[in-house]
Amino acid sequence: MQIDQISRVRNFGRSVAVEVGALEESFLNRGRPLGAARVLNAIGLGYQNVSDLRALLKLDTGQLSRLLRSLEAEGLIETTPNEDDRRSRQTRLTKAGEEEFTIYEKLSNERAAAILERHKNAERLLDAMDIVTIALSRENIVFEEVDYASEIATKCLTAFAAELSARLGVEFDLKKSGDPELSQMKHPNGTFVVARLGDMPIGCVGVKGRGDTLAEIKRMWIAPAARGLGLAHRLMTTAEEAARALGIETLRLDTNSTLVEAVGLYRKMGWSRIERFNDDPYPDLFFEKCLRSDAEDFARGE
Amino acid sequence: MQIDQISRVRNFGRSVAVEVGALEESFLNRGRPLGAARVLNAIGLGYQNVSDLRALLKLDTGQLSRLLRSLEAEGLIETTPNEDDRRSRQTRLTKAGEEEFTIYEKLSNERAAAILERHKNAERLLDAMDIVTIALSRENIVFEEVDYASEIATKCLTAFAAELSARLGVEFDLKKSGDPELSQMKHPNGTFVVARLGDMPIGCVGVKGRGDTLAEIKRMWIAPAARGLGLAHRLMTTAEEAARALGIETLRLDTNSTLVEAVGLYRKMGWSRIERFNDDPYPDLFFEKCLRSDAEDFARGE
DNA sequence: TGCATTACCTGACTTTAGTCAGATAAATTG
DNA sequence: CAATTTATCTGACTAAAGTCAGGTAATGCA
Repeated sequence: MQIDQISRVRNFGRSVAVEVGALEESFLNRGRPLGAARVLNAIGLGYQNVSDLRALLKLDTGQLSRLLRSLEAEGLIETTPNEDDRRSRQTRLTKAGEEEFTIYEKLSNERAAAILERHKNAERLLDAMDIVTIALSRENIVFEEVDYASEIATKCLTAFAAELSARLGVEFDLKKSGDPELSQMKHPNGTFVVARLGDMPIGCVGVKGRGDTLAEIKRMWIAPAARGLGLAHRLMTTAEEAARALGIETLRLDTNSTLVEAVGLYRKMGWSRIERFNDDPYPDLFFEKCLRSDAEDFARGE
Repeated sequence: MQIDQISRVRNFGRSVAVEVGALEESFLNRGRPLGAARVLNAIGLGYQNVSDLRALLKLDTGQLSRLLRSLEAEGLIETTPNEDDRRSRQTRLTKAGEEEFTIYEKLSNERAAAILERHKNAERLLDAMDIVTIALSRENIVFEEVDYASEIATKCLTAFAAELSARLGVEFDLKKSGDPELSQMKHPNGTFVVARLGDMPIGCVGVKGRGDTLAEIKRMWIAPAARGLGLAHRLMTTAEEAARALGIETLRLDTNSTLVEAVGLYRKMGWSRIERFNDDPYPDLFFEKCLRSDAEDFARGE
């Protein structure tokens, strides 16, 4: 590791530490210790089980308990035993708590907006931030099946279409490119897998089936900021496993030779090139993979 | 400001806050409160005046004094009155202090290295970090005259040459391109100005003179990560002021039309295009600016 | 059913962090 | 040279953070 690279990371750390500190300071101005503010914030963000809060904020049981008591005394939260297990407890913001939470959110948003306002071409800064965000917390990326019409799926698909349009130099229309009846990417016919970091879309892939043992991989996309981390491999693996669970034995896909990263991945994961199997205008390369063979053993590598 | 952009900044903030916290936690494991560790670190980095320490760490005088006392009691630092002004005091690491400082440095470096090791193509991540670093702390960028042969100048010139080579598609040789006798970019003939963030090179520009009222601008460069922030304008302004202070009345420069950003800047800052005034192989555009005219008033805009 | 475990709470504590009003000694100013 | 300012220190605080040993009620298990 070059000394120079390390100093770049450390310079980075210093500069963001200042920002983090400034945000915390702004939180302090509401007359409440930082610990309590953090707890209130976490509850507002949906961490309502006391044990979840403890895990998230890494607090001692005694300390968290006292912070909850102080927020209760302020009338900002209410605590009730959990229905399922009456030993554990849930917290909920009161109306006053909601308001206070909103103020903290506003402070956070204002700080973020202030950073952006200082920059004419914020898009460049935001892209850089995305790269760092994803790199630093990539172990928190989750791969999961979601509804093809869900919000996160739509975000992915929109970005996918925009990028494909730019790459192919034409307006790419999801509808035109054999856009599936929604049901074909839903259980039991098929599925749709996204990778996300919190609510940030990282990538997606669809398995489009018709209820038999043959299905098609569609809409494979990784966010530009997330490339080079080997996520496409994990995404595809998730999709293949989901397909197998649906009883699918053969997967096919079409792609375009301009998507060089994708084509390279398919080959590496044990897909074999086959003859054109549709007459869509965009694709010019076609692959197949048998889920029952040992073929995917080869792909474990990456 | 789009909600989506703000949430990108906030996601970024969350992910780096985790890293910052982890680093601080690693510091805590040396059995010393974070405040004392920070002070020790700052002293090791060269902040040896008590007043500098106080300004840097934003500590109350009483608190800093106590932290210094505790480090002294540990035998890690020594404090002596300042020679010039015996009211103020200077601290210095003892041998034991040096060792302890080194351990903290090692911890910091290890954390940074750990981040990099997780990434195959770290250069992309580092570039992103640089963009963020510079954007977040751009008010700390200093513009100053340095020796043309200093370390920071050399860093800038190396990067400049590498980039020009890539842009022009040929090996760019600083020596060939009318490289000045060193004395021509030194007082009293000329000067060399760099922009830096700490020890990170951000940009440079040289004023190459021969002792009369005519001089030439050379080696104008802004680090890729620092572009789009209007720094070139400030760099050029600094250079022009330095030139004026040297008694120079007319500045000339040559450039290449592939450097579109630079050419745009010169025009905006009131430079006028003139005839070729040398036969160097690289440049194909030539500009001049009179420092005595009101021309530069125009340039205040940006 | 009784004993262990779990999830949380309380009380009693220590350690850090942070504040503020003098005190002291050196430098500056009129 | 006396008065003021400056840079730092000390003592006496308060507040916040963090630790730990019980205690209580709900749950799980033999």
